[in-house]
Amino acid sequence: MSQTRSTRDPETPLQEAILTEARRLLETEGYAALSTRRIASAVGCTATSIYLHFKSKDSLIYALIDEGFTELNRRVFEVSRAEADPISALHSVARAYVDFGLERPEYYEIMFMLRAEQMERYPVDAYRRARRSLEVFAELTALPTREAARRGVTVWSTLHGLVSLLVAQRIDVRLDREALIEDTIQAACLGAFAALRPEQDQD
Amino acid sequence: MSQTRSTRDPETPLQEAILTEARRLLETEGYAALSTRRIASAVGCTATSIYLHFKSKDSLIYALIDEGFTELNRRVFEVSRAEADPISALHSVARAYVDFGLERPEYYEIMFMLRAEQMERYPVDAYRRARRSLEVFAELTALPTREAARRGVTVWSTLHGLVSLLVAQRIDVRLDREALIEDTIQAACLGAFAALRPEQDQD
DNA sequence: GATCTACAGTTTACGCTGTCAACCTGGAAT
DNA sequence: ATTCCAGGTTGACAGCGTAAACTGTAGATC
Repeated sequence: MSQTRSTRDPETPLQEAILTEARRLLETEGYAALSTRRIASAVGCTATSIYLHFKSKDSLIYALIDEGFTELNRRVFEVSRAEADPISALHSVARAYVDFGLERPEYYEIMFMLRAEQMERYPVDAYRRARRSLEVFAELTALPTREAARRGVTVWSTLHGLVSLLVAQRIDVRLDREALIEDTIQAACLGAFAALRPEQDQD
Repeated sequence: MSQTRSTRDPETPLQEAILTEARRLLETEGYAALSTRRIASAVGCTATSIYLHFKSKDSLIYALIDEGFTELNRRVFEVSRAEADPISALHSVARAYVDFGLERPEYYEIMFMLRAEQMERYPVDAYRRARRSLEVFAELTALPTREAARRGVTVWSTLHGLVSLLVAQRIDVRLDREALIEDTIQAACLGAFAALRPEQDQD
């Protein structure tokens, strides 16, 4: 189906216009402002016409999520290729991840902060492919595969925690923001290579 | 005003009933299912009657958020008092935090995962008071005040990242969940006491 | 005892939301 | 020339938060 489209699909002019306006609304007014009627009135069609091009409002949002992942992946792979040793590579990748989240909070929100009820129809393996860059965290730990996967998620958790708390404005504004970010990235990198369990890795 | 109430306020029977039903709906069907009309029909009044007891739907949710913080605080302070040395205390507190999030995901969602537009009328200092237990992370680091505050947030970020990704079902189900949780808590504790910056702490 | 007042609830309504069913319309294929 | 159909429209449904106006009733005041 063309509903959960990648950005490469052929597009009718109206479909393109709907997507463009949805993107604009997301970026300027946020996810909460995204409504089929607002999009429709901006592009000059009726709300129901959107359903000729997208299966549902959700699948329209999935298209935006795909776009977000395309950019996140681009940023992450760019810096991960540029660095030779794994420690500074992880640091750069972490920085790229955090910067993406803070520079594009509305994309970050729909990609990582929406609850699962709304996400359930997003095909699981498409999602896995889309977020390919998150596996870089695991790859850089230089651990055996299974532990690496877990350790990658631990690193990701730290960065996601930071970004999502900042995006949701849950962090005391009196803190030095840049210092907090740098500290947290350091902690994430530290955790990536440390021995977390006493010798034996029961796995 | 009694809108952003604490659980100790005197309550009319209807107010009590509204709150009870809201709690029930939140716990059984989640935040998305919370609607004034559903609450009203369950307690046998009209939707507009709710506004005689709560300033808005948001302030009703704030009452539930308060309840969530009351429980989180209780759990955290309980275990933080029980442990003598700071390292195992931090570990226990981290565990308590994660357990709370996973056992009460719907509370966790409204407390920490809602975007700020909906939260803006929540009084800032009431919120600070409510989440008092989060400062335990900072206190246990045994760092000078300002660095401690940042470090506390870093620890919190790691735990929040883990919980929110689990709650939002963003983590590959093939991973060993319990091992992931233990690893991440270990990493958070490690980061709490580590020297993250080369000697000088520019602050 | 009659009247005024305050409260607690209701009815009605407004403007939103996503989405479905039915209808229309212009152009290509038969 | 007729049929078919993709791509649009209109109208509707069921839901949402909430504001305004109304109603009934209990208590205090004259």
